[in-house]
Amino acid sequence: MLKNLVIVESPAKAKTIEKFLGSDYKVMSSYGHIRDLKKKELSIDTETLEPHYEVPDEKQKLVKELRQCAGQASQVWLASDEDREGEAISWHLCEVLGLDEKNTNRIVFHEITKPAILEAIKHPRHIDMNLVNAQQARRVLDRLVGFKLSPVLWRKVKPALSAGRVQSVAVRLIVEREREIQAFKSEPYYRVAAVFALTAADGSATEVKAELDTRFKAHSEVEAFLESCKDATFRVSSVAKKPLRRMPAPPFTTSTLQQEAARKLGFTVSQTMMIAQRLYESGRITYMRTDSVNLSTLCLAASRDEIVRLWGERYSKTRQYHTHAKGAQEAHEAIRPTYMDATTIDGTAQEKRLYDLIWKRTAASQMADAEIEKTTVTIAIEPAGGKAAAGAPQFTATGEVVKFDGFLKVYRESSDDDDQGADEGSRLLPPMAEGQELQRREVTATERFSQGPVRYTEASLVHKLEELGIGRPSTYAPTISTIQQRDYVHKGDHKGEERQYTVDTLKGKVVTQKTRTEMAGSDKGKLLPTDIGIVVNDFLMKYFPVIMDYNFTAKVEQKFDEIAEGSEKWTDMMKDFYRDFEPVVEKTLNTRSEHKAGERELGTDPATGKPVFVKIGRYGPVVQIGAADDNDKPRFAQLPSDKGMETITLDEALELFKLPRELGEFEGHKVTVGAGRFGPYILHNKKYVSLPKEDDPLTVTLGKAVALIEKKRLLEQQRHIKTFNGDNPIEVLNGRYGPYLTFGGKNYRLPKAMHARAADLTLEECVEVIDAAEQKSEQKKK
DNA sequence: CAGTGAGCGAGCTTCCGCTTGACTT
Repeated sequence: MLKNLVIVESPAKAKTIEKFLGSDYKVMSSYGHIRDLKKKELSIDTETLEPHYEVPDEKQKLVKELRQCAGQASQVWLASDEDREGEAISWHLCEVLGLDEKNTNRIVFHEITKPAILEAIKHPRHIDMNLVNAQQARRVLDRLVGFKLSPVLWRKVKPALSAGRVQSVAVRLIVEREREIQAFKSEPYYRVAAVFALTAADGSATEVKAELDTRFKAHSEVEAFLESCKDATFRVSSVAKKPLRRMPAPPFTTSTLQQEAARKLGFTVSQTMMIAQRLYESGRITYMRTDSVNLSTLCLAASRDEIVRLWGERYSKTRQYHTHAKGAQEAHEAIRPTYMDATTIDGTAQEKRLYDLIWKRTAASQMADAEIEKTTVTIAIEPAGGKAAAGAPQFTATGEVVKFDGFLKVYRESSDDDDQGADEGSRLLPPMAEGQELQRREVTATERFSQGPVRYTEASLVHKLEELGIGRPSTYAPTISTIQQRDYVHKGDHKGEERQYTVDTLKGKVVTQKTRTEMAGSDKGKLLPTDIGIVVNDFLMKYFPVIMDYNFTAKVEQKFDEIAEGSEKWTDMMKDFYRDFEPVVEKTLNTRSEHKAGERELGTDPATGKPVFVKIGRYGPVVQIGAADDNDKPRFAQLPSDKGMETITLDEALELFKLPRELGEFEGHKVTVGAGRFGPYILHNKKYVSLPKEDDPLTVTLGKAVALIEKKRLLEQQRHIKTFNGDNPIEVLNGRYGPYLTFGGKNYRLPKAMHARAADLTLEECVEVIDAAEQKSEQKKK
């Protein structure tokens, strides 16, 4: 007879708890929610706003098992998380399993330790229906927004698009950032740096770098300043030492882990989560989806022991952190190693690196402040035969000395823009005294340009969403991939532009000027909005500004809190919302407009006099000449990936219609030039030949095309070096990178040594190469 | 890395949050 059944959300958690509780308890997992709104329908009564739940197919088997065990148990303990979603999971379990109020207990614990769980069992309570209702409100609201808005987009923009409370705002952030960048006008300015020489106490010569505290706007100011430096005297006017304390960052939450793993290890958001999941399942770390920075007392003690053991008493400082994030639910702990005494672990290279990061961050959070001494030296410029005027520009040199490293011994948090100058401040200054004269070596004025806003990365977008209280730890990674899957946003490289800047240098008594070039504004792996993303965003902003408001989530969260406290009825909130929302949806669906969303007219086609415009077609952005109701059919051309709907010009659009172009005839078949998915090509007698980069498809001649066709034929002939016939023939072929083997639909590279005698290879040799390659890939799998 | 070059006009698409497998590229 089963005495006690405990149900938690995660199987890994179930396994741990079962160990603590002994043989009278069986612990099972619900694997998250067991019941939800129907997948394919709205599943909400639009009159009463009541939801219709169902157990999805993939959960049926599990529910059956749970029901069986619950039926046999004399006591059932519902131990899902203490937040809104957790309470709802418990309630759904009650409903679906038909649990009896009398012998069902709701319990919660904040850390997975034996005493905490035993304590929780001593204080069972009932299901908190207010909290459950707050979850139902959240669920129903999200479904209404998602399932009402998406069909509007199918009709007005393009099929299979989607909109939602979280994803649409995520896209908005990216679209608006891109527009800010477009609108930003970079202003030049001049930064002045100098090198001074001085003699140290021991007689050796050293140098000091210093920067001018004034930045010049005009080049004429630079010229005047450098001129004034020629005969000036440079004198130390003050030396100030200031102690600084630096505190460690709090332990990891999902969002901070994603950011640091991106910055320090180069992981994508979803990579981080997958690796963390494996570490969690193998018992290495605590739960990886959390917004809490709290550490258990167990971890505090273990960290302390470990830090004292490794670095001594002085490095330890026990700290408790508190979560301020908006909407944080604190059902879990921070992400930390399960056992702090495990400084390294077994596993893949990626698992080791992520674990190491988590270990160091956790340890650092329990370590002493770093103590730093910052020295600032100001250097006055005294004109020949005079004194420095008050308020005149002066040079400053800064140096830092770490007096006590504290937590810096293990961990330093990265920031998004520290690719340059990270070590700038950490250099040491030679001793200098007030009034000391320094020898000027070189003064350099470099032209710089003011920096515009920065594009989001996956991780910095997550950070922003968290700041706005939008989305939850379990949805950050899925949201990032949804907006990319829908083609609203893509991770890509933005080509920068070449830019010239001047460098003026004063050396001795001579000023020289040089012009240099650099690439400006290039960006790698950042999130860029697509045309579809921009059009959908503008459309939603126009018709549904309430949903797109950055504060929408915060406002509804406030309502959810009121429901959780019992001061507002959840169905009332839903009715209020739907009463305002539904008519807008209807109105938007029924407004017939002349133009499609995002349509933009570029001008008239000089050849036909018909209008030329861009719009979102069924398969993405297209240029169209002539309207559909015209006598002639309109002509279409897909927008190439390097052109945007907002920026393409009439001339660029007309270019697209110049292909395919007929060149003439060859061997009785037409020769045409077209543009395909992989660039321009020549088509002749159903055979395609790629056009090399140096040939322009708009000007290429028939002669050149024929030459390319013949070259391709020759290559084709030479491609087959040798064939070993059989049931599965092995072929030796000539490829772009030398000879290779093909067998059973797969290709195998030949060792370099065999290249020269590719034509003389025996069947045995080929089989050997294939077997060796197969074995290698087998090993890799393991 | 080993060669590529589409487009019917029916019926489908879609949300956010909990949580892991069991399926193939």
